[in-house]
Amino acid sequence: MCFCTYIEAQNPENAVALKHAILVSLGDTPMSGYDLAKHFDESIGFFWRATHPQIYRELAKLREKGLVSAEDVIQQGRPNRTVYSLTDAGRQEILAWSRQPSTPDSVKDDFLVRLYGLDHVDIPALREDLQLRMEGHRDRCERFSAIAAGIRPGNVTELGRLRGLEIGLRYEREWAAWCEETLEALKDENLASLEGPVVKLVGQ
Amino acid sequence: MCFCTYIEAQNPENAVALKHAILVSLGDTPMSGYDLAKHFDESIGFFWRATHPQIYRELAKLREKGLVSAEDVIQQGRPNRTVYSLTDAGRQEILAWSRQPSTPDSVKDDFLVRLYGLDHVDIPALREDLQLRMEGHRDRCERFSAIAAGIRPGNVTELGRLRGLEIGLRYEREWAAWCEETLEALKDENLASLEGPVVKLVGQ
DNA sequence: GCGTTCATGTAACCTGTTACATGATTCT
DNA sequence: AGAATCATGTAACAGGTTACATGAACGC
Repeated sequence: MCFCTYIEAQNPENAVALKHAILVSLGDTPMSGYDLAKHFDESIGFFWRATHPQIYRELAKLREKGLVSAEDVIQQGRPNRTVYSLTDAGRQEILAWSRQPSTPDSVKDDFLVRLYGLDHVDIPALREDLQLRMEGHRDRCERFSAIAAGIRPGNVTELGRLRGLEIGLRYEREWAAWCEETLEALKDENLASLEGPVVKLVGQ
Repeated sequence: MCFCTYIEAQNPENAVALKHAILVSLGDTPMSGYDLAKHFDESIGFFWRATHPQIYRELAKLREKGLVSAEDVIQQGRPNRTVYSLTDAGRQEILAWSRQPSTPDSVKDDFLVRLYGLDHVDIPALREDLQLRMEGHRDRCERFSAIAAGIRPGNVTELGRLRGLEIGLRYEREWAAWCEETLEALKDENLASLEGPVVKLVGQ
């Protein structure tokens, strides 16, 4: 069973998208490392996830290269913040990067690996996991629907984000439906009609 | 615009799925490193991609831990092969892993980062890229459809792989449709009705 | 008083990618 | 003769995760 998938032609300069995800985020508004980390948990994180040590490390590099500038903001009461802004060189870098072909998403799904090896795994445990996954997809599906329903894009940025939301919604919707179908397919009574090393019913 | 997404609760022991993807693959049939690398380009690669240096490195570790055993096969004419087989300890390891909750797919999409920063990027270049992407999704969609149409699962393994194929198909179908819609939305005449720093038409 | 949030980072480690290396065989 | 494929790896580096560290302020 061959699923022959992606042709990957990766260019080292264009594959490094964390850099660009940060630059693009700073294009909205200047932010501190902490703000960026939150931002990566909330909005842009649907497209590219990153943790805070990664972000601090990358910001230091971007600063050295002059793609972002840093300014210390003294605050009374709370600790000072270092706020990073996109420079003109940074804007040029985004533009140059956007002209390179994008690299297709490299799939890594734990759950699907289990499914691939279905007759070596614990099927009841898999069903529980599948149930949780389905609930997660349904939640996000509803959340995305609700947000998308309220948006009429007024400018280019909003249009881009709405399209992003739209693919997120489609993705979650299909996954939720697939989880439901798969839960049905993995019911004991449906597995009983198959031969296989894990499911062996006596007197059947 | 907050898309609040995944809660990631990663357990270091369960997150390492390359190991398990290899074990599961060897559960089908013993294979050499080279065979595995091809296998990761073809079938299981839809769920988990890996390159050959990764595979050789991982095989060495699995061998040390006794989860796989290795046998040298002397061939006349061509170079010898080292064929790896799943051991009982390896089978136990798969089972234990399958009882841990799976970790959700961590999204990394270059293209969507560009879309997120739409008013900072080169839109004509993005459209070209989108066109290529659409064609890729359509190709895979047709290929998956054709394969799936011919399968009536006779055992547990085949059922698992068919369900995997099914989510792959849904994924490609939605992406292809979304690309088409997005190409339409990004046409100059549709962008002209929006305000925004990139699209500025005189006399409009 | 205690936990949480704000805020910034470092260190160690693991994972993944790219390039290099070798040498035989089979196909054109 | 030259290119592609079989087959196995290594080395260097880049990217990503986890745990550790610090300290102030705010709410309960």
